[in-house]
Amino acid sequence: MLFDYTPKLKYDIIIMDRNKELARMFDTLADALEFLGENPFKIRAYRKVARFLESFPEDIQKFYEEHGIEGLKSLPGVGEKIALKIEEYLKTGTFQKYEEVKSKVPDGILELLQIPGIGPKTIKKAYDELGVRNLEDLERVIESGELARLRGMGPKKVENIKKSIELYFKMQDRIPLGEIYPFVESLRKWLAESEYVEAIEVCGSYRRRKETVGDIDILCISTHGHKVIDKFVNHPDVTRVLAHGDTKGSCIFNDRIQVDLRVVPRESFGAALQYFTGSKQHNVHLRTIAKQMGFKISEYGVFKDNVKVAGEKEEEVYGILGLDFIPPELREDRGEIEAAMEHKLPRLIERKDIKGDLHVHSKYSDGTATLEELAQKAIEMGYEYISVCDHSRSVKYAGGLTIEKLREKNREIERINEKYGKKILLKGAEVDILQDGTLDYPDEVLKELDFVIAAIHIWSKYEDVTERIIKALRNPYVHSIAHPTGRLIGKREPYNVDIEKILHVEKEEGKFIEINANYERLDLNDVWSKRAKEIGVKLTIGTDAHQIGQMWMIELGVYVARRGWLEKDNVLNTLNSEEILKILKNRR
DNA sequence: GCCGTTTTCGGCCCGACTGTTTTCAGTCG
Repeated sequence: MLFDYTPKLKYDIIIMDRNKELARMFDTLADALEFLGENPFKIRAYRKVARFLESFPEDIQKFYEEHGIEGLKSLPGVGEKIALKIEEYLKTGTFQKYEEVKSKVPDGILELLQIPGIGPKTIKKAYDELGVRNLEDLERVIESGELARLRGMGPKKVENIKKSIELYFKMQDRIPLGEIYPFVESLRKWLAESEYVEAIEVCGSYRRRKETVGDIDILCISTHGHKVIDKFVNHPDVTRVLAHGDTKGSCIFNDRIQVDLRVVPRESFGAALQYFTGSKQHNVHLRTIAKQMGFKISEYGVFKDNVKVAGEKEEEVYGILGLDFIPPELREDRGEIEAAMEHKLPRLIERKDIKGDLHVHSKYSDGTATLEELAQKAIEMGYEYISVCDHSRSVKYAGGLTIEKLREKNREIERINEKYGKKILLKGAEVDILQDGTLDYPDEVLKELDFVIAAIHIWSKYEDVTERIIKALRNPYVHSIAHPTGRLIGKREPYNVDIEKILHVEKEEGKFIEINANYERLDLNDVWSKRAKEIGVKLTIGTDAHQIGQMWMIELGVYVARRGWLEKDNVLNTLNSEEILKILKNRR
């Protein structure tokens, strides 16, 4: 096994977020209409607004209260009809069209539509001709052979549908980027060993550094496509081959992750790279613009009057349309195309800009590394400093430090810094925000620290923690807030917290907010990070590493920052040791 | 259902692979 996989039970999550719930309703509406055979462009319009809502950082309810129905109509992809539907939802909790269409399609059918490999046409046929209304029915007609006898069906198709169903239950969730990273890098190397591969690049959401990936797209240059694809489908971890052609192969690895490999000639590599990196929304937008300008973009190049005018380099694809090169992390159709047109893209922060890790645990609390080991790791990684933020005294389960223990640790930090002749370790703490919003150490103790990051670790399910966090931010000794929403990707929803409100208090108090770079957290996420930048709040990036071996995840934090349009100046720990210490001191 | 530097109507990205076909439909990304 290249990575561990524990099957997860399907469960319904409580959706507190109106934007997400509304997005889900539009998606369901689109699914249902697809089944009913409605105009595909109308369906696309619903999906488009669903994608928009998912990444819209403002609460749609508040937006509506402030800007009214005209405001809604100004949003991309929202016209008269959809604006009315949103308004109706905000007032009543649902909208008529949704209820009406949903009532025409059995819930079991809606679930079947989620299974990749079985589309609306097939499901409709099975429904009309065999009365299939849910998964159970479908499995029954597969076994009885009835499905295979339908026109257009056959034994192979049915076999594939059967396998798709099996796989659907194994591949429920997207995989966190940080979890799949080592696997993808090893696969990339393994493929690159082939004498027929001239160049190779991983594309898709992986290249865009999205927080989770659904599948992996790999692109390579070769003049012997079938040889490369042959090698690929014969990888020892392949458990199912979905496609095996001359330019495209598609496999499931370890019954868990789909990997698609495409082979293109050198002269098309840039265009293919652009195309397979996506996102879908970005590409549709880009192609629409190209078309208006008289170009046609495909994965083979950019064409004008059937003459190829660009394609070998990705930069050319954007360049020929008059756009600046758009870094993959920005390609979500969140305004990057317009910005590239006006030459106003941000100059994104890079990994090398990071001068230190601001959130690392040591053996003093629940980490495994000694302070000496952390200091050495800092040097190995080229850092100027690491802020050692162990837990505070109330967090008993994580070995929270008593005041005496904290002071003992501070003395050891001083000894180590003296030995290295510089402040390589900062005296830090991840201080708990208690139930009443006060902090877990008194001010006179916090005063002795270089960097204080406050965090919530204990909360009750329906509690709104916003005021607790705001109270903590008002404390003059707090610098930043750790993992501000508390979400764990795919495992735990955020706690009930109003980040927009918190960001405004942050701005007022001149405080910072964390991008926690742990692969399960990535918290703040990209969308909120972008919002922080807009409001004018700087961010701190920390790995929350509990072992030395987790400190590489700072990369993941940088990816979130890049996806959030952040520049070097938006992140505190791009400053050198002297600058950062001065600022941390002055913020009190 | 949205949208406008061709447009308030008529477009809406484009191609590979598979399985069933004998010229194409379905699905995916």
